[in-house]
Amino acid sequence: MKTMNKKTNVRVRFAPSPTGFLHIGGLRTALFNWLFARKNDGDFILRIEDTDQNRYVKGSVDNIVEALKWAGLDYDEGPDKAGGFGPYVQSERLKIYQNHADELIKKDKAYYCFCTAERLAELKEQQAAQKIAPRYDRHCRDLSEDDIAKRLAAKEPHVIRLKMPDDGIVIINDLIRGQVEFSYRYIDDSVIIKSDGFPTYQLANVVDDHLMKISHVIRAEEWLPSTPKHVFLYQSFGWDLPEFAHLPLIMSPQGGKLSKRDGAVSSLEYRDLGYLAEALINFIALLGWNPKTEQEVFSLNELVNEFSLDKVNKSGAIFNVEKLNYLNGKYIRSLSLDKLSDLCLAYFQKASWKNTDKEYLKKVVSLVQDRMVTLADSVSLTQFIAKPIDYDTKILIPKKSKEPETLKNLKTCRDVALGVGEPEFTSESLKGKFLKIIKDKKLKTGNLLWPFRVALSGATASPDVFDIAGVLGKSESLKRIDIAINKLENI
RNA sequence: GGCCCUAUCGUCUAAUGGUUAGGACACCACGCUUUCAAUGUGGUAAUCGGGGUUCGAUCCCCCGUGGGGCUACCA
Repeated sequence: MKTMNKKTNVRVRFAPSPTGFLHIGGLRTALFNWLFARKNDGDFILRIEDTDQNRYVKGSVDNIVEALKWAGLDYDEGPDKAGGFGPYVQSERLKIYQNHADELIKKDKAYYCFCTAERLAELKEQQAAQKIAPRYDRHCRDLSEDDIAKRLAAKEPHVIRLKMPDDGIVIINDLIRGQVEFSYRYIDDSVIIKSDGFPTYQLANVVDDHLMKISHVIRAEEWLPSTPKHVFLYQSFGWDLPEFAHLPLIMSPQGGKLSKRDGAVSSLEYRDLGYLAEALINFIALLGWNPKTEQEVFSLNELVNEFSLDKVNKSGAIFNVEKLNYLNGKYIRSLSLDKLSDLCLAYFQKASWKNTDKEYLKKVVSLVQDRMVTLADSVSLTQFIAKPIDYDTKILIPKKSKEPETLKNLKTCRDVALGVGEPEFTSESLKGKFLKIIKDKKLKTGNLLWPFRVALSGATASPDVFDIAGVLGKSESLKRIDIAINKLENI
């Protein structure tokens, strides 16, 4: 695979760390990067930032890859897709970071620090007591070369820290926020190489973005405060800066960054709950971005066509599941019965339905397509089909009717049902027969159909009663009518 | 505490130096209807506060306030 499709120099990346599942916030960041890449005929790269040994969670990478695949966000280069700038997993690039850290030391932009964890903790405590900003006191910033050489030779544990300027300002031109100014004097001498030899995010991210020729760094707003460090690194290496775009955060309904405490925030969990990738993508795209038109429903392709960073908002957006529910229902209603039934099959199997024959499931699903919010609803809304639900006898009687009339009407229902042959026991023909009886006998529609519905569904709210009867079939329908009659007679 | 970002209906958002401040979700009402949905129509609901600039600020500036992020040998 050479660079056959490459038409521009736009290269963006999604760089998650494998510390768990891909959450909604990460998916949104990935989406915006992907949209930007596709819109501009650029490359979208997946890079795994596993520089923290302690937080590594096994299976994370698989989860991330699977979630991106489900969402339809394909990447051009990544851990499992070579592209000439690999490897795409940071733990496989350790030597690169170490060399770059050495270069910074030679250039006097970084220094060895031998401070112990204990001293650092103590320092932090003192600073907290004095109510001053917690930061490194630069204790090792000016050690003599002899001293350093000696301690290094003695294999004394150490880290490498950034030698940040004492003063001056950095101006960041953010594509979403405009100019943002920071004073160097407030910025800490961050660790860039840990004592275990691994780099921190600050170093690895910048080095890789440069080496992988990333043109636009599109990431969440939480990274804005550390951008001055990144700028300092680019400048120290003598590299050109990429463009920066800091996305607004997605927040929980309680306020604050969306977190695990807010229920399902794993992207794949939404899939399992029965949300369609198209709906989820559509929804999160609208969280922080909008096309400046009144269009609300977008396919992935339409999003690509409409997307641009200058239409991205600056303020955070609350993740409100109600609108997602609305969109998901809308997408479900737009699906063909055939396709929808295929998608629902797994849910019926999981619920151990006896009959999962495709044609049968299509009939069952058709009953509830208009009321489904998630795919899982196909099962929960049709429980009563699989097995009769016990109900309070009283609900058989319509509000404007009495017990004797209801009993009489149920018997009428039975007679009508009995008179329909097995093969023509369909929603359509039943409807014709029932409406005719109602007309002939001058019955009140509701008073006949209400108990019929309750008898078949066990509930006062249900899909169309004739559709239910059609799915249930003649014998099961009659069985349920008899149960209802029996209940009323023994009230 | 320090640094930074941010501010239009409950929520997601549109718009403008002069507008009846628009749309969507949610909510309410009505229509359709055998119920519930779906669907259609209508409705309730917002420019955080105080100063400026201006003939006029929701819009521009400043100060507050609210919300959020960062402040690790986490990313």
